[in-house]
Amino acid sequence: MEKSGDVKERLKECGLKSTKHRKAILNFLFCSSVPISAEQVYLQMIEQGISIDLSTVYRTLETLRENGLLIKHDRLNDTRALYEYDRREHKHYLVCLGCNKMLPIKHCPLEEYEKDLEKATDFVIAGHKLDIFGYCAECQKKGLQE
Amino acid sequence: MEKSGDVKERLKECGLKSTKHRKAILNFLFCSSVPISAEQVYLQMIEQGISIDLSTVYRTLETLRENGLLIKHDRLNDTRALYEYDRREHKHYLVCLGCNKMLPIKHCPLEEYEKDLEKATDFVIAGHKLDIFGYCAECQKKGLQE
DNA sequence: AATGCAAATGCAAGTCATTTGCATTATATT
DNA sequence: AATATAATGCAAATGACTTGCATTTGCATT
Repeated sequence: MEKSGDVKERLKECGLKSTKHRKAILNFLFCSSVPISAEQVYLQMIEQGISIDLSTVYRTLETLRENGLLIKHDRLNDTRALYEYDRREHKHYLVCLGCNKMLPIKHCPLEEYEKDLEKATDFVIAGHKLDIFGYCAECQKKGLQE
Repeated sequence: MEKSGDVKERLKECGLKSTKHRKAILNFLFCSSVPISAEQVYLQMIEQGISIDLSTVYRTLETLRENGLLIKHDRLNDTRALYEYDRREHKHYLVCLGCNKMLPIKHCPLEEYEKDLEKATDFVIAGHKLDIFGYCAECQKKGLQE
């Protein structure tokens, strides 16, 4: 696992001041394998005994995103955005319709397709977003899959 | 093009009262080949000389969606949702990053992939959503593709 | 270690798309 | 036409997020 020293280093590389809030938030997201909401980040900070305002959480997440340290997911069926440490990998997500949890998938079945599509349309293609919906094992147990 | 009589019929099939607002909104969306925002629907009604409240537009769109007559798209990079007449076709979208316009694409490159994925994970897969981002011809002209 | 200044933070108030409570009106059935 | 039920308008509420501004903090410099 990345040491908090590395988190500090990444902040410095971006010309960002290395504050306890930023270090704690970036480190928390680094350690999570799934995307997290602003409120969950906020609650985690409180849990860790770090006093912080929710607006600071939002500002910090946005700053980190602007600097390419995080990916922001604007979700469907859920009005809240989720944030994830950017490991610089192209990936897609399995999204649970029961609890909105997102599970990254590394394989991308669309690389060729995208090129074909660009040839067939007048769009300049910049990228794509694929979410696959379903119900995770937990929500299946809870009977939420109707 | 579908006659307004058919729109009325579709409302009746759903057990919905066939009001002038619903007929006008459903008909407008039926005639559009691209998804439309609530506000655009509202403005169009005013344009047509139909007096309606914005909240009624939202309620109507939601009712029509609940009854399977419309598809709602919760967009990314834009906080507004877009609505589209549901022609019961599985499709994907080319989404313009300049003006947020959505262009439907009928071909789906993912049918096989989805089955494979279900075998490989503990998710029950219900469907997927693929958006392909880029810049439409118009926005390319405007130089918005940076 | 003390200083100074830009950047970061807390707090309260503001946005913006969308939703809701309730009184009124329209639709479809009797 | 009368009635029951659903739809609508209006105003206020919601919820996620953003912003203005006064205060505090990180950190380069003295």
